[in-house]
Amino acid sequence: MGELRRTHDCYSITEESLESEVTLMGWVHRRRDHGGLIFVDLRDRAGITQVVFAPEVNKEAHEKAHSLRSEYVIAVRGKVRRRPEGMENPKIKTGMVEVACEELRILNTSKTPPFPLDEEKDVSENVRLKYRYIDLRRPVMLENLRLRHNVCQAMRTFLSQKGFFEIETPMLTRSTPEGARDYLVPSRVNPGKFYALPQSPQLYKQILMIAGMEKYFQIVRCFRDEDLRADRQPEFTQLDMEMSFVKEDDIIELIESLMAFIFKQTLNVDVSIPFKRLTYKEAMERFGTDRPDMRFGLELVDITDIAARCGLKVFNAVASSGGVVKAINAKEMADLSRKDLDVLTEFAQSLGAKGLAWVKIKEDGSWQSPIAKFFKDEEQRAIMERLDAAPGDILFFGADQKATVFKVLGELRIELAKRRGLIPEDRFDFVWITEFPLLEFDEDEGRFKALHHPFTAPMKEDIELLDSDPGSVRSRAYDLVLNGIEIGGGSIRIHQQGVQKKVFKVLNIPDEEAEEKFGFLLEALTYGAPPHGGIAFGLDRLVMLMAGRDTIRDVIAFPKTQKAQCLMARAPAEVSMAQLAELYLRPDWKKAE
RNA sequence: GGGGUCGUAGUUCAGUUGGUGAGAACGCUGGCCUGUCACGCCAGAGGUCGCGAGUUCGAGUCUCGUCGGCCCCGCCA
Repeated sequence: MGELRRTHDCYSITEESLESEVTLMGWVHRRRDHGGLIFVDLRDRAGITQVVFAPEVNKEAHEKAHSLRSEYVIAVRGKVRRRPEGMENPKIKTGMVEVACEELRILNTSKTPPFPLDEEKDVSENVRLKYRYIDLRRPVMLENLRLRHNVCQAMRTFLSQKGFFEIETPMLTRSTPEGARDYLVPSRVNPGKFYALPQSPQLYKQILMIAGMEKYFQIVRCFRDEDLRADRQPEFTQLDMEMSFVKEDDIIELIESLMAFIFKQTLNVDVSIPFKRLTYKEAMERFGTDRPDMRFGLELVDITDIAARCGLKVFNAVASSGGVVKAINAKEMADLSRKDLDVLTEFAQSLGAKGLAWVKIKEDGSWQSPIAKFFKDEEQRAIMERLDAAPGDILFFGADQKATVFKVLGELRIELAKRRGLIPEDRFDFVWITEFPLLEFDEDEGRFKALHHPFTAPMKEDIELLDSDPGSVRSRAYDLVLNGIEIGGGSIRIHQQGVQKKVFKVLNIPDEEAEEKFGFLLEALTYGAPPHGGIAFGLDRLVMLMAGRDTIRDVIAFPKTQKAQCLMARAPAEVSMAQLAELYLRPDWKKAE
């Protein structure tokens, strides 16, 4: 760089800098070589500034500029001047001015990048991930990471101001039963023993409450060795929080202010608080899911009672065997073609439905449907009234066990909304889901498992049901859902050893195992554990939604592929025998047949 | 573990029922060009059609296997 020192970035060169000498450093975004006159769009993290190389300003710099290529790293010293009349570029912020180069230094050359980074053009993700350092230079990716930084910054500002301590918890911890598969780390000094990377700092943050920290948060990496999705990575980041002496509403209100603060600070968006609230039961009944997208209607309506007395045997059978019949009124969608309906039927079947019954409402209010003949006039009227059906509407029916109907109609609801463009893109619709079941029955294992985690407190009024009817016990858990995606979840925790032991018992975790795995928590609960509760947010998902992206990979600097590999660093990788031996690991592994 | 989809030049893609030397755009290289900003004009280079078998007189195209990207189900307290 010689004696050159950077004085400005490529965003701050404006008319205020006219006539002053500046030094810029950055990458050659594009070169337009006119022979006698050369233009270079110089790009840095902040923006783009046009640099002009003219022989009358500096002959040497002009000559050297012929050799510039895309992504060369250069330093440019020169004077800021107004562009000639009519030559302004209104598309960029610095478009009124340019820098006339008096000295050019090539700080580094570059091979031709493997893909263009100037446009929004879609490049396959494997190439982008292999050359992630180039991908991240693209302004859109840079902005995603900038937003992520700003969101973290807002979280820290807000929580510090509210009296929270940011406290780190261990990355090398112990494997716990329940929950996701752990990533294991062998211990060299303890042959045959393994650490686990944390799935969340759950136990540590509860211990911190018992330790009297009162208000804790951490922006922390978590690990789960499960298959990937667009919104799931094996390592992800969460905003983890815990507070003592609180109830549900304390946490909910705090989080609403936090979200409002984050959105205002980073996007200048006003989100309206308080957020809507739905109980788990209501969410399932009306939307078929515990993470409903509230940006559109198409709600599920129960018609089991009418279905029970109609002439359609499939409906009767479902109604009399404990199942449900529900319907969606797709307003003004009766123009769906036979082919559309076939596709939707296949869609429903792929989710476990046996079929997909539909009814088109004709101009005169009569039914056009393969199942019309099984319904008396009175039954048709009753259904139409309940669904608020009018000519031009089409009704879809789901009849099966509850879980299937919820899933099928819940997904159908989203599919219909997508097809018809009913989902407003620019809205942020939050909703709290409360009163989750504490437990759910695992058919495979033949026992109850915790829906959230085994430290979630049951609702007081349901505690005695723990013995008689565990499946109906509601918990003091709450999830925050944004635009149909779960972005956070938490609960009031159990702070009494007796209750915790009882829950372990219902979960069929033997005393010895509870003692072995969670003994330190059970013991800590006996030394003055305050009532406490908390919540954790998926930072990646939140930023993804705020950035309007479809995958969290776009807001993570170095994400992994669906095979859980890093294409750039090529991880995971084989290790030497010596390394394995040092860890007392046998290298003769084989994939189980 | 399962279903779907994709893989052809550096990139994004086209390539018909299997049939002449595998194409386009952008990018790249060289030349010309003093007001461009997706600069323009001229010329040129660039391919293991992901990989491996098979069918066939003949395979980018068909079959099987395999590797990889993406989407989904299962899984994800």
